Order: sequence, then C-alpha cells, then structure tokens
Amino acid sequence: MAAASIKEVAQHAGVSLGTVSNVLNRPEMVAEGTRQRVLDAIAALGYVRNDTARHLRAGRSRTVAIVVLDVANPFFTDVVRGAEQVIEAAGSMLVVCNSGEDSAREDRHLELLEEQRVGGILITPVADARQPVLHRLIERGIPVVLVDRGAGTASRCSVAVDDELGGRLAVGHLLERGHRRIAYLGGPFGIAQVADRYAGASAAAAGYPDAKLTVAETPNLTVASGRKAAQKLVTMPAAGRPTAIFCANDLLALGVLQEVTARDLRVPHDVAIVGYDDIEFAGAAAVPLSSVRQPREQLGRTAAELLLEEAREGADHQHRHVVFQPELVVRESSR
Amino acid sequence: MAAASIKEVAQHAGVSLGTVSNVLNRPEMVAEGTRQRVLDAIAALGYVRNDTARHLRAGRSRTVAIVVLDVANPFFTDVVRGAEQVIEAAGSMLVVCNSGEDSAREDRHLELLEEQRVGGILITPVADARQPVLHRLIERGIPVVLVDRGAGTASRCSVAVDDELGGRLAVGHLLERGHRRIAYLGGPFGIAQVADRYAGASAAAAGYPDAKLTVAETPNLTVASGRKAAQKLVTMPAAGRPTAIFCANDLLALGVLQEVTARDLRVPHDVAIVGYDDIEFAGAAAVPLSSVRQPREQLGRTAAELLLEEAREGADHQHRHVVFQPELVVRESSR
DNA sequence: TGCTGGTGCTGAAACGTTTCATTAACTCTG
DNA sequence: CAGAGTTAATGAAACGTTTCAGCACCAGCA
Repeated sequence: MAAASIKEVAQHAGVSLGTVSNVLNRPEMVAEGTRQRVLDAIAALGYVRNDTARHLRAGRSRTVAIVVLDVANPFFTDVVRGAEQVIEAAGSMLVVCNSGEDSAREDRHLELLEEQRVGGILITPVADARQPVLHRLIERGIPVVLVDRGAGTASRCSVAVDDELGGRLAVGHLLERGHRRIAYLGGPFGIAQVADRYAGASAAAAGYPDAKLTVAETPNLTVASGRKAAQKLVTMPAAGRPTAIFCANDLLALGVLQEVTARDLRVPHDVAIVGYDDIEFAGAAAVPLSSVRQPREQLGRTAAELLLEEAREGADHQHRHVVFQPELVVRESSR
Repeated sequence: MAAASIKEVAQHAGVSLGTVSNVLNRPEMVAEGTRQRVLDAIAALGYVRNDTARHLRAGRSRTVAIVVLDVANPFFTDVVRGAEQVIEAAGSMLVVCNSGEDSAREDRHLELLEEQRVGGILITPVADARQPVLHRLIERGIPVVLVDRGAGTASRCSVAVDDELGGRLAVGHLLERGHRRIAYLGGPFGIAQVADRYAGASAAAAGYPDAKLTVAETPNLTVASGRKAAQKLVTMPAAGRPTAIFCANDLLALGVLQEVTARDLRVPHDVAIVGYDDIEFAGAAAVPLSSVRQPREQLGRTAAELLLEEAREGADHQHRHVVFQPELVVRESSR
C-alpha cells in the first residue's frame, strides 16, 4: 500500500541505498549483475520515484508553469499546446494556471509557484504594471519568459507578436474599404496588447484626416463583454454610429457579431467587424470573421524553448526577445 | 539571492527552528512578542516557505491535477474553470494536463503525477479500457475522480452527464422532424462518451422501423476531423446521403458545418446538424448549432468537491456517483 | 613483494520542513 | 514553600532523495 522507498528497494536487493540511486541515475556506473538485481527489486516492490524528495535535494523543480489570462480563450489554449510540445519533449511537466485577467489571482498563483520552487514561468501578465512582481521572482532565480509581450527590460526573455503592426493592418484595411467612423473595442488598457493594438490603430487612422477613431473600453476580453458593448453601439442613431468595429480579440468580435445580427443589422453592410487572433472559430462564425492572425502555437513553442535554454545556460544566459509578424486575414465580416 | 530557509529566520529572530514553524502553522501557540519577532525576521529576509520540503514531510502534496482529453476544446476549458473555483477556494492548486486523446501521453502524465505524489486526480480517461491504470493509482492511495464518466465500479467517485439520454434527445428530435436517414459522427468508440451517445441514438432510432442510423467513425473529436468526415458525406449521391448528422461533440459539428456550407449545401434544408456540449461558439456559428447542453462548469465543480471530500474523509469515505441530466437546445441547424 | 590505478560499492551528509517528546520557567494551590 | 500544573520554547528525528568522499578488492607492473 504505502509506496516503497529507495531504502526498501536497497534492502530487498541486498545493496546499499546509494547503489540504487546510481542504478536510477547513472546505470553505467553499476556492474551488470547488481544492476539487474536492483531492477528486479524495483519491479517486485512497484517502486515509484518520489519527485518531491528529489527536488528538495535539487533545490528546484523540473516542472514549468504557464500563467495565462484566460484558459477558455482559444488563443491561449493554442499557446499552451505549443509550449506543451516543447516542455514534454524535454521530459518536464507543464502546469497551466489561469489568472482570469485578475491580478489578485495572478499574485496568488505566482506565490504558490514560488513556494513550489518551479523551474520556470511563462506568463502573460494581467497588466503591464506587474513588472515589479515578476522582477522579484527573477531575483529569486526563477527564470521568467514573457509571452505575447514585447521587449521592455533586459532582465528576461520574451516572445511577442508586433501588436502595433496588427492594429495598423486591421484599421488600415478598414480605411481602405472606405470606413471613416471606426470604433476600437477592447480593454482594460492596462493589458499591453490592448494598448498596443490601439496604438497601431491610431497610427493608421492618423494617415486619413477625415477618419475618426473612437474607443469603447471593455472590462475584459470575453464574448459576453463584446455582446454588452455592442448593445450600446447598436442603439446609436445610424448617422453617428461607427461603420466598422475593430476588436482587440476574437472573443469580443464574436460577441459583437452575435448582438449585431440579433438586432437585424447586417455585417458587413451596416457594420464591418475585424477581430484579432484568428482563433479556429473565427472562420466558422455566422459571418466569417476577418481577423489578425498570430502564430499561436509557435509563440508557445518559442517561449518554452527560451525558458529551457535559460534554465540550461544558467548565469551566463543572454536574454532574447523574439518578435513575430501578424498577418491580416480578410473574410466576409469586412468585405 | 538564495531563498532563505526557516533556519535562517530562526537565527535572525533569535529563536529555535521549531518556533518559527509554530508561528507559521499554529501561531496561537506562540507568545505575542516572540511571534512578532519571528514575523519581522520573515519580512526582513523575504522568506518564502518551501512547499517541496513541506510536502516531503507530509507525504502527499496539496496540489490536485485534472487530466483532460483536449485543452483546446471549450467543453473541457469550462470544466477546468469549474474545478478551479473549488480547488482554489480550498487553497490548493489545480494543474491542468492534456492527454490529447492519446493514451501514451495520458500514461506519461499519470506517471509524473504519481511521482509527484499529487493529492488527487480528476480525469476523463482516453478510453474505457484504462481503468486498470487508474486502479493502480487508487491502490497507491491517490484519490481519483472520474469526470464525465458514469458509475462503473465502486472504487472511486465520478461525475457524469447521462450521455445515453443526450443521444436519445438529439436523435429523437431529428426523427420527430421527419429525418429517416441519420448519420452518427464520432470516435473513437473507446471513449465512453462516444459509445454512450451512440447507444442513446440507437435506442431512439429503434422506435422508428423505417429509420436508418449509420455510423461514421472519426479518429478524434476535433474540427478538422469533422471537416474531413463531412467531405465523404457530401460527395455521396443525394438519394442515399443522410439528411441529418448527429455529432458526438460540437467541434465535429462545427467542422461538418464549415465543410457542408463550403460545398453549397444548405443547413438545415439539405442536411440538418445536431452537436453535443453546447459550447459558447455553437450559438455563434454560421448556422447556429443545435446541441445537447451539459452543465460544464458544474461538472468540474462537483468533481473537485468530491475529490476534496475524499481527501478529507480518508479511509472511511463513501464513493459517490453524481449524474446530471443533459438538455437539448434546438437552434437553426436542425429547424 | 609492494605500489599504483581502477572499479564497484558503501555510508553519511544535506536539502527544508513538521512534529513531538522534553525541558525550562512560571503560577497556583494547599 | 514544596509540588502540581500550565505555558512557551527547544532540539532532534523523520520524510526520500542525491552526492561525494572513502573503502575494499583486484589486476598489472616493476
């Protein structure tokens, strides 16, 4: 019943405790016969290594954590899948934590992760202002890689997609199609991606003196928020209402789309919509959604690789910042 | 730099090591003044408790794992969110593992979790045949709760939704609407849910002697599989082609929908579709999808509660099996 | 024969907690 | 004021590993 320990295995095989450990960790150092005897004992007792003890000794765990803004957002699940591939291939374990865009929950997770002395953390922080908290972890010697967030400081690696470019692409496209009253929907602006995409949108609009870019801030980036925000827009008099909406992510866009079509407005005729992330469901929406595509799994893979690299290299690791280019996918919702 | 240990805190506060531990775990046993001195030392040194050591001593960790078939499936992310709520409220941590419907990966995860001596496991197994592996864990004293999977044995708790009823509801509805050539799309049948939903579908069809229920087995339950399967159905001569498709989950259904509309067949006129799970995106699809709704978050919450209950009660715990009722949501895709 | 160098194994220390039997110092009580 | 009882703090053991210095033994060599 109770799990057997190395000591019992040693006893059963008639060798010392250190020898069993050697069989487990450097089998080539143990004579053939002894090794076999130990392996037999392990099988007989159903011994399973105790990772807790192992990592206590090692001082740091091999498991790696990823903290995302929303597990239910397909964008992040794809990032997670990418990271998983790399981490699992390295024989480690990836634990997924969900901050739900709530900094208290993010804090709580980071605390627990620090207590667990995890081997590293991939994170998309709830707000740009959270850098100090992350710094503390870095000072403690826990490697941190920022996901979907640009350079900034030199104290950690990061992978990101050029969000400003994404914003420019999206709004540039809408402007080219003749839209002049455009709304940017997203929030909170404390999230760097939300702010950067807006910056790009602004930059694009600046090139058209007659264009007007308004902002509707949302409390988060969910379908429900999109629906709610759309209710306001929809009830505006048609003359002042924006003719196009650029949403900070696809969940918002899908919410807007649902609400708008429920109110008998036509997309894109009455209002065009462009989303962001190009999640799998964007193309399958009631009106297939134009969206800014990001290399989601790639993002996760690269982040995980940077983390492993850092863990391997230790002190003389050079922090790197990888930036990917987004790509606009035009579909019916803006055509 | 290096994290301070209890020993250093004790030194700094001028007390013994045991006293610091008491401050941390039973503060009421320590005199006011001493306690304050220790707390000050903790703050001064930035001490963070080492969970690894703690759990080595305790023999079992407080963290709990959930192993799902597909992190990218919104059904599971909702289950995860439900479980999260309960586990976090209890001060523990939930780690999410993704088996990707692959039993080798599932095995690997379970091995690692066993090595980590986790406090418990919530799991939707890759196949019904995996019971023996789970049994081993249970014998080791790790509580296991089956998620989305019915009674079976008495050796563990489970939460489930009545999948047979779900299948009956879906196909019963299609039959009532006059469909007589119905395809069931899903797989692999080793997954209990896939088999049970089919059983329900069969039972419903049995009541209509002129009805014909065919099966198209898929290798997994993803959008891509749905699209691929639909390609075959679509190219059949209209006379023999099923007039309705019941899919084992919504991802498949969305895939079918995409492919079918791309081929200029109309839904539901040329072919009706009913999905399963009623994920958030089902209602927002090109043609809003009829689906069998399950209480997803509730499922996760209840599973987590059963697990905590079992962990609390220890040996004299009575295993329980909770079964929820599904509900058919009829939308345009079958109307 | 005595030395040198391997090889294969042992035994103990260390990782950072928690727990528990002891001890030390007081406060009552009769 | 001796003894009992209470309270607060101590110190050591234990959890299951990994690591490393050291020991025993043997082969090869001069």
